[in-house]
Amino acid sequence: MRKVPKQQRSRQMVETLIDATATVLAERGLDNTTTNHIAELAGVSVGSLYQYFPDKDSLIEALLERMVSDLQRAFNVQLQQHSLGELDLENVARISISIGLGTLRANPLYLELMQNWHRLPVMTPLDKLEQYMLTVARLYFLQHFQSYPITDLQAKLYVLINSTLFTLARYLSQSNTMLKETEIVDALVTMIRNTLTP
Amino acid sequence: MRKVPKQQRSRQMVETLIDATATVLAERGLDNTTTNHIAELAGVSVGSLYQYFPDKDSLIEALLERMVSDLQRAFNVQLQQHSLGELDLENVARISISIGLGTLRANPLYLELMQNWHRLPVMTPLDKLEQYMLTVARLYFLQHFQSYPITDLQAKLYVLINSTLFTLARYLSQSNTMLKETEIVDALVTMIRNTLTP
Amino acid sequence: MRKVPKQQRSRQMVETLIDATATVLAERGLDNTTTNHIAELAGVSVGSLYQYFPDKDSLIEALLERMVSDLQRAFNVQLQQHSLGELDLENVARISISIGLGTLRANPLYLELMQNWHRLPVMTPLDKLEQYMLTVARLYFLQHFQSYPITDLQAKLYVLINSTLFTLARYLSQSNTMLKETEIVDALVTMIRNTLTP
Amino acid sequence: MRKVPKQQRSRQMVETLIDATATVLAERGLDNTTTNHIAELAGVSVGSLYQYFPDKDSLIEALLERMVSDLQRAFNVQLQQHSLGELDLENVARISISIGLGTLRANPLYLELMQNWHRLPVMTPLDKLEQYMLTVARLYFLQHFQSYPITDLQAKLYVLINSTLFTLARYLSQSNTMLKETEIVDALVTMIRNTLTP
DNA sequence: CATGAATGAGTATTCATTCAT
DNA sequence: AATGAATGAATACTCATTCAT
Repeated sequence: MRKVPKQQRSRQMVETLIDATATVLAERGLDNTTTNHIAELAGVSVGSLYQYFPDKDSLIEALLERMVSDLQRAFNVQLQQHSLGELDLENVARISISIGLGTLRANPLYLELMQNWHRLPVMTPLDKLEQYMLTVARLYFLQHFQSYPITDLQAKLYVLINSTLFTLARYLSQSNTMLKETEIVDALVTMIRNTLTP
Repeated sequence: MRKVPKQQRSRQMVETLIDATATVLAERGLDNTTTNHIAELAGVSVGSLYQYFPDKDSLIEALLERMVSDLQRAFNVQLQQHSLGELDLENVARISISIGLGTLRANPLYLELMQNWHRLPVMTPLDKLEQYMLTVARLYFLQHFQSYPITDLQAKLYVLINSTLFTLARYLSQSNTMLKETEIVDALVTMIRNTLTP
Repeated sequence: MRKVPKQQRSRQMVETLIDATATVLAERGLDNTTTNHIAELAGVSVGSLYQYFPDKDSLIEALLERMVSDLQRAFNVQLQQHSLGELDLENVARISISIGLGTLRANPLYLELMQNWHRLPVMTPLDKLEQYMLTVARLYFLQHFQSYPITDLQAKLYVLINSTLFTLARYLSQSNTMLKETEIVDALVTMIRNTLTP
Repeated sequence: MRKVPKQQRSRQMVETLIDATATVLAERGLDNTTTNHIAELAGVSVGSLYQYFPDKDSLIEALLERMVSDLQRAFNVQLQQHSLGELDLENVARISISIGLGTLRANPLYLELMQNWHRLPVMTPLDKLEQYMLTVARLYFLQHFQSYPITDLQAKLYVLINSTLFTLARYLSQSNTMLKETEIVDALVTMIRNTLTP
């Protein structure tokens, strides 16, 4: 019965450690997240932590990967619920923003990560998210506007995705804004719609 | 006739220290910027540094203020050269982006600051920049489109300014992009123009 | 008219500086008393301070000397009011303790100094106080008990003076004592009376 | 069979660190006692020091606890050797003072601590010592004078213990006294005896 | 594999004193 | 004489990583 026990235990350990990283990061912020805290919360020794992850950065990298997967899953679920194909651009934008905003707000962790993107060990996760959204968007555009200039689209999506994410992140971290959320969302929706409308 | 010598020396010292802060920050990054390094580069003792600035944060704050002033000056110069009033929205956007891009590229420091905005001691500088641009923009809109919905404008400008700045910052910190600069700029210009066009 | 101006100004400055030292010491405690604070409060430059006092310690020394003079004056006044000669030992003790307690309580400064006696630049002030009290006491004993063994007296007074002062100082710096002040005072009075009674 | 090794090593380390603290404190004084010096003398890294003690104060607190234990042990041994019950008040006082004096003189450290009592992180050790002596004294009085007013006793003992300790501390830190030790001791003994004798 | 004790470079800030002006 | 700008050594505490057990 000792078939995949090591593999499984290993996988299990990795997950536990990433969970712990997420929790510590959300609770204490990137600056106060130490490998010792993570190991402690995970219920293992630091030594073990370093058996599964070569260094602190790789731990965070793993967390990022998982976060991106989660987000993708969330988008997929939501968009299919709304049967993407039948929505117009404005509604797609609105729903996407809603998902993003909801996710960022629900997980303080994600906000913390967004705010620290440039200090993160790797960009790839964010890149992946962009790639994913690019794919989704391309699909959508293929369905709705057969002949959309593709390079143009790539650049626009790059700009819009980053714009939306960072603006939301900044907005959420400002406590004292005079702008209401609906105003921000409306402005973002308008921005996305008007930028992409051929 | 030893007039203003102290005032001058004081001003001089303050400037020297801010310069040093800028250099150290650009060379070593916010995380590795220490007061000792700054003092050393400035050619003074740490003690002196603390005679002019109560703490590290205030040093960075001063630098931020200066950065905002610089940007404002750059904008003013450029926009007057082009006689703002006679430009259409697209060209205003293009010129603004050009200024921003140029400034960020010329001063690695500014990029570093943009990337660390959320860890900076004060938000006010970025807020100030927003305020300034809002004022300029309002003026422009007053001239060109008499009856522009003002709240709408405020939200849109908030979104656009943050979008543009952060997107540029992110773009500049990515070494391996497949997107060319002109594509990004074009996308940004389109975004701004289409979002603001009534 | 420029007769003694320098002498006077000098004296004046010295007094001002000692005053400032006293105030700063009382307000911030010995540990947080800096020469710069003293100079600032005195309204002069640090440089001037160092023209009148070679170092920080000598400033405190001067303050101590003055404190001892003050205490001596207070004792003299009080004891003469009560016409020392007619009091019995118990009342002398009670009055002395009352004076000491009152002085310590009225001047947080004195308490601070008592607590830090061993870190003070010189012992001499406390020694002087002892000498003074010894003289007074000897006088009293000469009047009341013609043939009191003198060496004995010296040692006893040394012990009693230190005992009383330090015990009061410790008592005053303890916030959470279960002993009432009258109990302490009574115990001290008993101690002094019983120790000295031939 | 690697039993208790960690426990032992841990205990060992704690002891070593307290020893080092004692030595550094005795040699350099409280003001110049730094965690780095302590760690260096203990032959470990500062990091290790902070693994066993949360901060500098707790290190000193531990040392105080140990000092109090030592003193209590010394008292117990001595008093039992002399079969406390059979001694009269004078001899109890004399022996107690002898123990205190011997301990203070043998450990320059204790003198340093006595002199700095008010700057110590905790009063509790000194309080504990008082409590202990109070207990011993009460026991003694119960045996010898059945009906001694207890509150009275508490105040008197508070006064006498502090008086004796501080007077001894002061005497020991004065190099240039004209009083011989026997004179001081005799005076203290008289003071204690006469104060407590019903 | 797991442990967790040990490492030690690194950092913001203070303050008595000096000395050029 | 007066100024006050400049000095710089000194100090408590953290944390990613290692490695002997």
